[in-house]
Amino acid sequence: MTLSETTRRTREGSTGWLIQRAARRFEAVMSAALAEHGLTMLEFAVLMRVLETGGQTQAEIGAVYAAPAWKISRALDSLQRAGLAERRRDPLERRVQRIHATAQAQALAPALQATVSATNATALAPLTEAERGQLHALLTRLVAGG
Amino acid sequence: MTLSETTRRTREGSTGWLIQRAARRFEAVMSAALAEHGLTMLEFAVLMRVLETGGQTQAEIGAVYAAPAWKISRALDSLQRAGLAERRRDPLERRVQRIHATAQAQALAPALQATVSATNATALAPLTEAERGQLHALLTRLVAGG
DNA sequence: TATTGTTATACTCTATAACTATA
DNA sequence: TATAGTTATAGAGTATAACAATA
Repeated sequence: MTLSETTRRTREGSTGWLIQRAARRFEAVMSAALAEHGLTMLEFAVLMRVLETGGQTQAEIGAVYAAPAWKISRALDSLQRAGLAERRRDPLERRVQRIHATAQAQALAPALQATVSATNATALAPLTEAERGQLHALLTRLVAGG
Repeated sequence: MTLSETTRRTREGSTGWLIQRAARRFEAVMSAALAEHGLTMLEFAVLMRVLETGGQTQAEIGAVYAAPAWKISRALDSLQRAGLAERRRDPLERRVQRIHATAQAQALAPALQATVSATNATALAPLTEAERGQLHALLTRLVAGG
């Protein structure tokens, strides 16, 4: 076995575990950062989605994050309690609830985005700007393709 | 804001989530593959470690994977039941147990590694060989540096 | 009868700490 | 008293499915 082959085999056996370690670390710091705003990562993701595209149904939002319906329910309960989102029954199809962000959510958005951006920057700090771009591109292809 | 700036900011806001998605997907396929051999991911990792470096204490093994002592205990219970690892009391320091792989484990190792290698290859299939190397290098630096 | 969303239940994971044996 | 490892217990997180309302 050549050296490069050995390198390749070793790598194949551990890249997945590296992804996991990176993910766990990211989750820890991002959860902590968002907790200061009283949000979980899912709640933040849902809120951003709602700010960007209001009027979606809960099923539609859940599909984006591959989250089960009850998690979206719970996340929205929390966001609603915090005055950040509201559910409005669709008058034509009264089974669905269409979700909208409140003015309070729009006021909070910049601060949230700043927090997330700063946390992300910290988490990715070991890499140069060019490398961050590479990593993002590689992960995008990996996730999209699998 | 320039286009590249917009790209950068969007990216910063989502690379971490991409890592998480990739990690979750990897965990799902790898867990399923190892389950066919009756192993969890931690059990497999511990077993590989023990095959490579026998005679370590449980605390030492736990440190490698940032796993709490009781998880190593449980993993070793399972490996021992399967006849793959054994605990031997250190005669000079009878509090510690030094872990060794059995002959059965050594016989099983090639098949396990083949499974993991194949699963990894499948999981990373959307990327070219060169890209896989890049991803591995980037993640290594990311995990080591943070 | 099927679908949207909610609630309840049971199950798995994890963390914490109590515990045993040894030093 | 401190350490290596184990076991027990409680809490969080998750999945499953029962449920209500609407179609």
